[in-house]
Amino acid sequence: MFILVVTKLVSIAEFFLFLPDSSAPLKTQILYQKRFMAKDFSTREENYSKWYNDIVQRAGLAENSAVRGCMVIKPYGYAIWEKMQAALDKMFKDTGHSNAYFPLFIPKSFFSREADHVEGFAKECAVVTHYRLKNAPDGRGVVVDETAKLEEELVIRPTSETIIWDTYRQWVQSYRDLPILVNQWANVVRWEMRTRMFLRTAEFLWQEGHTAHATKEEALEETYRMLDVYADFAENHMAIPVLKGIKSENERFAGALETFCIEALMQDGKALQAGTSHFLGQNFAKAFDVKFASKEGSLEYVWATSWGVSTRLVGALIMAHSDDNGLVLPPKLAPIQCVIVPIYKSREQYDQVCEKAREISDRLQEQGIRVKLDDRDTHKPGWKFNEYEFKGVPLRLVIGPRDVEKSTVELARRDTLEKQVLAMDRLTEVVPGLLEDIQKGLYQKALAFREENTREANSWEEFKEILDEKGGFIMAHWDGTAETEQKIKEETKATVRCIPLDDNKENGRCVYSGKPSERRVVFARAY
RNA sequence: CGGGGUGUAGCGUAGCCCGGUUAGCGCGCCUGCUUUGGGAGCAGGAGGUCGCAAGUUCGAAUCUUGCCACCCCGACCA
Repeated sequence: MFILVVTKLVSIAEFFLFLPDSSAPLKTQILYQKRFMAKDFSTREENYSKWYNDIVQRAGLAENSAVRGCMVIKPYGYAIWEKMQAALDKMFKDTGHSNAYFPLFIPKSFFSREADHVEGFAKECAVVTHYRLKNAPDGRGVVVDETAKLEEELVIRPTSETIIWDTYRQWVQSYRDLPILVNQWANVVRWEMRTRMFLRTAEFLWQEGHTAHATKEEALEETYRMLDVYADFAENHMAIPVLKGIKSENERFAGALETFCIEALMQDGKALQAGTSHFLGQNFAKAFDVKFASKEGSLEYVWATSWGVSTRLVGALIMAHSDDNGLVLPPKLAPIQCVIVPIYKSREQYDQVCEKAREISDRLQEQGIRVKLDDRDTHKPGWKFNEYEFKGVPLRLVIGPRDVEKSTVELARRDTLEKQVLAMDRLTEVVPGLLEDIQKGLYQKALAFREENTREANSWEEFKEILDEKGGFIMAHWDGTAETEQKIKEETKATVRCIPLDDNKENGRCVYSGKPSERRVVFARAY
């Protein structure tokens, strides 16, 4: 059943065609490349989760660590995260936010202030109970010093609402102190039972924005604004189309009045929550007693939001674009946008070719393109081709003695695996446009895939059939109750991913209970 | 925390049932020569507390017991 789904998906992916190159006609014809399957590397069809793990490891993104559930993010994987951080950080600053940093440790008592919040996180908290080790009595290693017990235990933050709101109490007295628009880049710990690289690890990196406002309207506006920032980032930087929506009660953040989200569809037909923005109402203000004197002189509770995205986005990036030849990265987030591989036989040829390659590299760098000239003599060209293909580098330039002679260069794009030869002096003109084409092409391909895999279900039978045979997003009527969602989840493992933020009202009957419904919502099996 | 599985060189593995040479192979690594436009070839070489601990035995990677670690499937989750 699973294999059928993936076969379908692959064929859709293959169906997608090369987008027209807007960056002017190419001098030479396009050479199609015969592909052979990467050896000892799984395909999506064979085993999707093994394929995913192979990419993470072989592309040098991350590896398992000595600590169960925690990964080591390797330089190449971290470089992708840094690209994400840079783009998001700018968007946060542009919308008026500032960065700050709050403690990793949270006094245990803080958690119990907000009932839903404790309830939601209690089961996955790591707790610090002691602050000292001592030599083991038997002389072998060290043990916890039982005399060094903390008076109040410290929870390692699974999220920072509590410590931040405890702090905001000190910061807010008057309406003049509002709004507070703060973000922090941090690590958090959620003690998960089952983990997967980037998608769910016990410790992960993220950003969490925490804002305080004088009015409900302003806080809601902020919640929507940041949801839009996330959707913008996902679509324009990650090249992943997302649905914006509201979470059902079951999926809502612990302590929020309303959780908004962006949902993306992965190549295996499963949904992935890529970002959340929460309207917290006055819940945390009341729990931490954060009040301000209004213009009119009355004491009011502050209105709050919080919003975040995590290193999980790296997982989304992998699963949205990559193929059976390895990682595929959108140019905007690729640490290396263009790699140059020299070809040579003799020492003289090496010098000659590399000199030319350096010239090209410099010119492209001047245009702001992230170029890497791999002039290592320790690896062969063919090896390098496969290496960079596997790492998802969007463009590859190959330059050899024949090119130097004719002033040409071979250009290969990672997304379509097409090669072309063109005149060297046209590179600076062609490359930037090609990178844009790749960026757009990846988005269009992902969008086409999502559209192909979004289906309406009008009966329970149809619902189950789509889920089992095709996967993807299912648009169906739902009676809006937590009980129905729970039952659907138990029977099919599918959940309400979101109630879309569009106005597509349509009267109908709940696909499960038959009760009246005003609109279709998005169901899917999810990561 | 339940159910199943696996631990042998950096990685992947054979050998284990049926105890008995120097624990074999592939990839990777090192040296040299020839190579270099899609994962090079040949020759030589290095690398192992066989997960840990006890036991059975003349003898244990192999049999027994206990422990540990990891993976997969469930419950939980960004």
